[in-house]
Amino acid sequence: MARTAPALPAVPGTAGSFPVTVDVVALTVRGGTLQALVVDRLLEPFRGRAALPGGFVLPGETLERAAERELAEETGLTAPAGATGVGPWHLEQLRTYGPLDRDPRGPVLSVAYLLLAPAFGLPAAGGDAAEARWVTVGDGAVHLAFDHDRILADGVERARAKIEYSPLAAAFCPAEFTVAELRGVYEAVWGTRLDARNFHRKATGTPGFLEPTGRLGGGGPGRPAELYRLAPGVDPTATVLHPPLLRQVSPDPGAPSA
Amino acid sequence: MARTAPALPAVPGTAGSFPVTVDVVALTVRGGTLQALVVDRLLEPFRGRAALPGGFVLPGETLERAAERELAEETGLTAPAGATGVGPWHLEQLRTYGPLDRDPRGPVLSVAYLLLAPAFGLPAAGGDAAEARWVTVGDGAVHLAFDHDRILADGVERARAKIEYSPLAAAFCPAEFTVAELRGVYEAVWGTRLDARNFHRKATGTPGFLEPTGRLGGGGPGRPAELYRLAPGVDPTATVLHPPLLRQVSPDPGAPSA
DNA sequence: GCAAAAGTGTTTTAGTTACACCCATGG
DNA sequence: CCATGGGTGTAACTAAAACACTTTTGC
Repeated sequence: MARTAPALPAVPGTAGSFPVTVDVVALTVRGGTLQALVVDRLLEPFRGRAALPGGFVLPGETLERAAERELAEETGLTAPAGATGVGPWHLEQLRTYGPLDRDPRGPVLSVAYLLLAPAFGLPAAGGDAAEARWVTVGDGAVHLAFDHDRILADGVERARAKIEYSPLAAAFCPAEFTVAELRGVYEAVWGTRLDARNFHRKATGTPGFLEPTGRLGGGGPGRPAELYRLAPGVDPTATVLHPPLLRQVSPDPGAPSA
Repeated sequence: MARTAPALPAVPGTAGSFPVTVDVVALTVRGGTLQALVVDRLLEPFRGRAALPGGFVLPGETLERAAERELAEETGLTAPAGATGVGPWHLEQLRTYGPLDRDPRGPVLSVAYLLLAPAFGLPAAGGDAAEARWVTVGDGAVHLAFDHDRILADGVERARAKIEYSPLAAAFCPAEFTVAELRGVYEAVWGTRLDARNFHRKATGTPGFLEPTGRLGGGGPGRPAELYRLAPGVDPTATVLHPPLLRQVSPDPGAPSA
């Protein structure tokens, strides 16, 4: 709803006050590629253009709460029931942009958030946005409103860096997943190909990362894979993988690149 | 000047607008320890308490510009003449805090910045602050106003992480420095002891990090050390050290800890 | 000469890469 | 029984940690 709000330009009321928005870089992995959630704007400015979901922060709410609210309003995405911050839904602050030269209406501050989530069912449009949809990252086809191209690039770069030394790649997976699924996340986010056998050893051998459930999954061809979940009590922000899962550049010319 | 500004509490004017401040975590290395710059507040709230330098963002200025202005006003610290962002002065955005439950006057957003700088001459007080001074990080003696303890901790953690894979440790050194000075920075920031010989090899052998000046420095005892500068054209934010200078924990019981 | 710090060489150890090989399932 | 993917073993390679040793200064 919020994108209707302030009558810009200029500083409303007191000096030192600014309109503040939140924008969300929501990433997921679908079909082997990294995808970002965008909405089509129904209002000026940039009416009809794609943009990151977001909107003005309301009085009395935290920034994180505002990010979740705008995401839910504009795309229908909500945190899964048991999400205690550990599982398949990770929201963290990215950085703050503005207030100058980013909104034609005047100085606006935007606090960007980064969401890593599994490929949920297709989101529903609502609020100030029509047709929320996933777009593939890095194919050059997206040109977003405001400075959202840059915010998206920053979010993607953050995700690429973070899965290297934190267990956050699991945030792209459902609660229980196979090692191959997890490897697919790394390959999609980094745009590289990883050796399945070495990856398996590294991922399962890293303390504080994966915990076997004992059950098997996968109905495809080949031997069924064991199901894992994130190790219990893992704070994905604080835990550090030792040694890190380094990006290994393989001589695969067909691998998708950034 | 700015900390006088808005008549809080409540939302001034339009919904979606908030008073916005910048706060600066300014770190340096002096006497073998990591130190942070704090000021004593002259005004309520938290009058007389130590706090990070900072204040309200003014209309028409960028966040970074506001951070530099408040730093100069309250502490006298300014970027050195030739600082193109490469050398001994690195300012980057840390994260944004608020707007709830952090200022007794009401909801205020604070965008924190992190400054890494060499041990400049002692700063001069001014503006809304009396007696700017350096305090040692991690000795538990500092209890700052607002949520500045947490902001300081976040800044220190960012600095510790960043010098591992970026050339930013050089931001703590003068334009030309010895390998031992650089090692002293790592030891102070990480609170560990590093093997001087292995560190020398790693630092000088890392491509895109150090460049020898050909001249010698240091008048102390022992063999004079070669002077180095940062490799030319280095963007400290973008450059990645490969391999990273990992924190090596040595069994030195006398090493200072965080 | 002696202490102290700079800088180099070498051994040991650990982690990564590449790949051979076996396992378990569907068709 | 064959294709397909899951998972283990292992040798070659590479980087890091530990430390002996030489260099160059001040006193």
